[in-house]
Amino acid sequence: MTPKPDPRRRYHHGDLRNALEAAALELVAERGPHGFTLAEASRRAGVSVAAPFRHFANREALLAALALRSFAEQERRFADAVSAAAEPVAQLAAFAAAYVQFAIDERALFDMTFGADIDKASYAELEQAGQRVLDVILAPALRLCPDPRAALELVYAVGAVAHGYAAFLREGVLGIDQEAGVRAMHGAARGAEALAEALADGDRPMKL
Amino acid sequence: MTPKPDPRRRYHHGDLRNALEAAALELVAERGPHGFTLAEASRRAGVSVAAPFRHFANREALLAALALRSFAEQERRFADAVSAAAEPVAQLAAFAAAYVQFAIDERALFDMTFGADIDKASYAELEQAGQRVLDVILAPALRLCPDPRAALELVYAVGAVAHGYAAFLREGVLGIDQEAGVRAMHGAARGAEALAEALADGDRPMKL
DNA sequence: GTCTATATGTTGATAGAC
DNA sequence: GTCTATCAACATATAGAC
Repeated sequence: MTPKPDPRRRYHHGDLRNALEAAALELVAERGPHGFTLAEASRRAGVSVAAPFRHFANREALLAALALRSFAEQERRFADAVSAAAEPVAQLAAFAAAYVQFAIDERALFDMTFGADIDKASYAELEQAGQRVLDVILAPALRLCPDPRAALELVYAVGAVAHGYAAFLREGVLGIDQEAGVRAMHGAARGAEALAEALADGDRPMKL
Repeated sequence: MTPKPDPRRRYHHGDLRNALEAAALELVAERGPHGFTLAEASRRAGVSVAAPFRHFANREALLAALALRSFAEQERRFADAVSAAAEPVAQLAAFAAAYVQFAIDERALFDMTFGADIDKASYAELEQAGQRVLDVILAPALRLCPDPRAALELVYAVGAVAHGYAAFLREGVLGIDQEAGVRAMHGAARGAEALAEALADGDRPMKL
């Protein structure tokens, strides 16, 4: 399908920036969050090791771009999950399941936001993107806990169980087959439900 | 803290193996699970880069030794936590709190068992040590859920929330001050309680 | 925009002296 | 058991040609 790049005209890439990001993701998927190197990504994109510097200031800038992509994808997925359910408890459960599903479907992107030690402070857009993700989950929590602090605690609790399952899955603690993934998704959703019900405010008008 | 190595007699270390492990832990604590290099650890131990190979077959062997240490410490702490409570729900909550506390007190050791990508299959003792840790937590879960499969699912759920809080704490998601640690410990304990109660025997089993 | 070439640094690991 | 010396491999990044 893809013809081997003729070494005499490997330049003229068209969209090297994207090709580099794709190669970097590939690397992270294969070798973990620290398996990425500019040199190897360049090789896979079929360009010299100097080429990337026209598109990214440095190695970290490429990582930051990927992390941004990851947050955007998370926001999209979690918003979908939340809007697919009606009740706040179910919405939080759907988020937890979506979190695990994201870790399964897009392991490399998932790794970008956690394991990769990118200096978040240097990239304000990253913090903002992370905040937008948080806001998506905060909305249903606020319906359960009108007190903003309690709502945030609920989000952390639900997020913790979701992240825990995702991390276990990633590390193979639960097994490495597909069924382990399904179990983890259900476990996270069920755990989120239990936490939401236990931590919810007493005077919710809606019946749980 | 570390006694300054007298350059006149940097050799004759007495216990270089231990000194190297300590230096490696220091590195992991400072730079994360991938910040460890044999070269830098050697430097900090005050020996040449060739010296470690008398004590460890290679870089990974040193990492494995640390991971083993981590599991041993976890087993000790979790066993203490479990035996300090009487009721199974309280025991699981105590475990969750101890898990977060371990991540706080011994961040480097904590990192060894997760982020560090050490090939577990190559070190059978590691798998066994991990199993012993699991057994400690499985005991109270079995009192709540006589069915072994349900008990294991409960352990995973409780472990997930504990690990999630620990990971959030490590990443600074919850804030980086001491109080964030306390909040995380309480959150994990409370979450473990809620999960234990929700998943305990009488309730419907988790659907798979 | 991409290349070649290079500077400069790092690592893991080995050979052989003492 | 530790040293010195050395290796190959690999990294990030820059300069200047095309």
